[in-house]
Amino acid sequence: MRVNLAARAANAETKRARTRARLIAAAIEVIEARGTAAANIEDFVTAAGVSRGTFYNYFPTFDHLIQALNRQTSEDANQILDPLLVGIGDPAARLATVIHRVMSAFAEQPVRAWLVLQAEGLAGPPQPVFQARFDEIFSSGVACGRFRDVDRWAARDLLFGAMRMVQLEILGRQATLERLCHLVALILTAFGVAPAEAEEISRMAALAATGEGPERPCQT
Amino acid sequence: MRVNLAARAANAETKRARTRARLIAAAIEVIEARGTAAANIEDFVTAAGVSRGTFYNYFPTFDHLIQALNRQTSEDANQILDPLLVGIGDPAARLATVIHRVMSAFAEQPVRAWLVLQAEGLAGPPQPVFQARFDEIFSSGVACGRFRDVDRWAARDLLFGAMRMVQLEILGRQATLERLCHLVALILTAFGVAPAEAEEISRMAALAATGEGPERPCQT
Amino acid sequence: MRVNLAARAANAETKRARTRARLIAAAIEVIEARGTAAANIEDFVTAAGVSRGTFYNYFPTFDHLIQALNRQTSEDANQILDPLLVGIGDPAARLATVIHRVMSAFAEQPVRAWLVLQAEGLAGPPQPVFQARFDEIFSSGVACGRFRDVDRWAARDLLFGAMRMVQLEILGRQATLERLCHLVALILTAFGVAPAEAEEISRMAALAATGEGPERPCQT
Amino acid sequence: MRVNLAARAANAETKRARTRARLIAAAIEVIEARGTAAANIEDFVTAAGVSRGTFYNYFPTFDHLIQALNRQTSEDANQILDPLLVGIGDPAARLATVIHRVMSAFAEQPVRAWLVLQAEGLAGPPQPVFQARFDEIFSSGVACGRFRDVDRWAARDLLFGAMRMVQLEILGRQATLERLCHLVALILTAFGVAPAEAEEISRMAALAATGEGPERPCQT
DNA sequence: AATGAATGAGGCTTCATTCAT
DNA sequence: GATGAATGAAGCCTCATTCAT
Repeated sequence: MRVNLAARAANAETKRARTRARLIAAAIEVIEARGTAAANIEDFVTAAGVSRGTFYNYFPTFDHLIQALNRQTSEDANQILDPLLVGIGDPAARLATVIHRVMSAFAEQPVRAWLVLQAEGLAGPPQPVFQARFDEIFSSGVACGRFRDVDRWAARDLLFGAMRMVQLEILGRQATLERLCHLVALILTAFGVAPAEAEEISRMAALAATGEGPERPCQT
Repeated sequence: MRVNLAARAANAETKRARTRARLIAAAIEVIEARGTAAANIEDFVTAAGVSRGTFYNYFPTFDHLIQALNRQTSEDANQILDPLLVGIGDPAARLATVIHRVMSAFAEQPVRAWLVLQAEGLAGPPQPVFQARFDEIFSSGVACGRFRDVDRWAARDLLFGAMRMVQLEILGRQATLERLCHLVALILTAFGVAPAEAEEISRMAALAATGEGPERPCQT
Repeated sequence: MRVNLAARAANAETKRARTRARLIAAAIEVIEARGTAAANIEDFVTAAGVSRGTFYNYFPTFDHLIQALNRQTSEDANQILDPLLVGIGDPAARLATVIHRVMSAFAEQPVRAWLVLQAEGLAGPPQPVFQARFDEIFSSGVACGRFRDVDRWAARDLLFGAMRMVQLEILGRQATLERLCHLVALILTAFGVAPAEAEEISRMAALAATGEGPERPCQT
Repeated sequence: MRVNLAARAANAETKRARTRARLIAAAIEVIEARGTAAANIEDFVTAAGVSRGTFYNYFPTFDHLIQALNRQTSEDANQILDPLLVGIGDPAARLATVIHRVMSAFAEQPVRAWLVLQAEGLAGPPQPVFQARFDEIFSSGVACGRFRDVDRWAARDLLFGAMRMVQLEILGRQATLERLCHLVALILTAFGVAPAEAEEISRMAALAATGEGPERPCQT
């Protein structure tokens, strides 16, 4: 009986965590699928398959969900970057590949701008997990002389700002791969890569990231 | 009697323009004084001293006011650029000055960053005024060999994306002048200016734009 | 505990149905008591004793309530037809009785005429219940040679058009039983009944439907 | 000078009448073109090319316009019937031709149902000018033994009700000439014409009314 | 007479949150 | 813990009517 109690408690804990995760995942899905205008509790709980009341067992207010969303989306975005870098040594190529890959598969970003605005009046600051990720690529690039040792925040603004513009253009059906290649090359140039080489790397990375080139290393 | 008709029409038009301006000014005041949470029609019309119905004589929906606000603040910001650029011939310096001035205007009035993001979901480009100005400066830079002849769309994405990121950081109170200087230098570098010179130009432009340096030309 | 779940669900459903019925009943009462000018959500929820928000838990828009009202009153009127038709075999007499009864129901509650016209602009046929009943009576009449085998659409237009005119006249307080008797006779004539017999049948049906004649069968 | 004053007064009077007529015509046009949902003063005065304030110089309230509309639409509808009857002797053919003609060109009726509802709470009764028109055809038909001497109100309800149903079906794209022919035949049958002949007359009238048959008399 | 800016009552709808079961 | 009906404050928008010019 003792054991049962402990097991039951653990079980309950697991279930709680799962429901909570379901709510967060549902919120992200709803916003990405139908835009921030659909960001309301009704749609979230429907998508999560729980009742309205249950929501408040996990998040005392709507704003608490926003904060959790903030954390979750940052972590999710970070996760998908790992496999891409396997087998790519040149930091410039690593960065270009990541950008192209993110651009071609990562439509999640609009949520984040909205989250920033929502979280504006809230307590905790948005969590920049991307900073660490790109710092790492930068650092290795700087270490081997591939990149100039520029300010990390400025670099991040340049990169994510450009990415955001492309996302908006994707939504407006105005984005082309050609344009994206030029843009990535511009970024690499800003970081110290010679213009011609930057264009070349960007083109190769585009092929690799969209799965059409032979350069892509084996992945699971 | 004939004259009266024309005079009356002109009078009415003047009155219309004044009321419209009052509404826009009131909206900006309210948002800046009490935050974006107070951005509702009720508070705007109260601040403007007109009735609720009057609002709809000037803006068919709330979003139309947002667009008007966006246009107004863009134009206001654009107005102050001209005197600033007097005496600056180098396109790189001109561009840097423009970016710094616009960004510091946003930093002074965070509501503008909010407006840009609000207008994002609406039709039309977010800041057509700046886009035209940028195109002009960039073209002259290319013509005199100051900038590389890169794809215009990519160039715009790089610039406006970076500016948007700074706007978001302004909302999050994370923007600093130091960081902005580095960012502008990165952009200039991407466009073909040598890194060291880009940093120097950016710094001078920051001083000029924020009114602290001796380089600033005479203003009224 | 398991049982509780089912019981609770049933309980909730019962409660939902009751509140919905309360809202519909309240709407009818309000309109009949204070006229169509009082047909607004505020007055309905007040009369129903629920909050404004509750209304929208049951009807997504005002028009949905109108449709529900329309259906409800149609079904109510339809309900009382069955006992009235007991013992009437002649399809011509059955049809005449139905028309007279429905019309007198509208005369008793003018709001129903208003509802039909409100629902006119909405999707779906105005009175599907009656249409089905008419089709059934008409078909049996054709089968036994009582009615000519005319185009069903034309027959429906003739009948429902005439009924609608009477509804409009009810609104204008110009409808009389005399006139209605003639109209029903005209319809029967169009369907193949001899004029003199049609008048006779219509008169008998009017008596039966308005409860003044000895022909009316026993009711609970 | 005396004469001038009188002429000027007459002139003003004429102008007044013209403006008033313009407002009424504009109201009808707007409602017919965009439905009763667009029935508001703003749209009326815009269509009439006058100012809001002018409206109130001619109609003290909105309801006064409704009454004027009621009168005007009745008269207009009556006007267009005259030329159609020239050269047609048989009352049954006259009636059938009128119905077919009205059905194929007369989309004005929806306004009238709305007018009845609007005028519901007003003083004056709606003016049935159609009554006289159809009484005339009926009377001649009855006089020559073509029609049975049925109640005029019932006849009118049958006719205009059926017409209204067809109009609704026209709006719903469900109306066909075939169906309309059957319907007109039903009406004639109700009025005493033998079924087979009624069908024949209806078919001929349809051809005449839609301008495709040789039976149509010369018209301007 | 004509104008059109201003009015404000009146209506519809949303949605985060509460609470009895 | 879960449920979902109920809540009501808050917001947007319409439009007949008034009135100073």
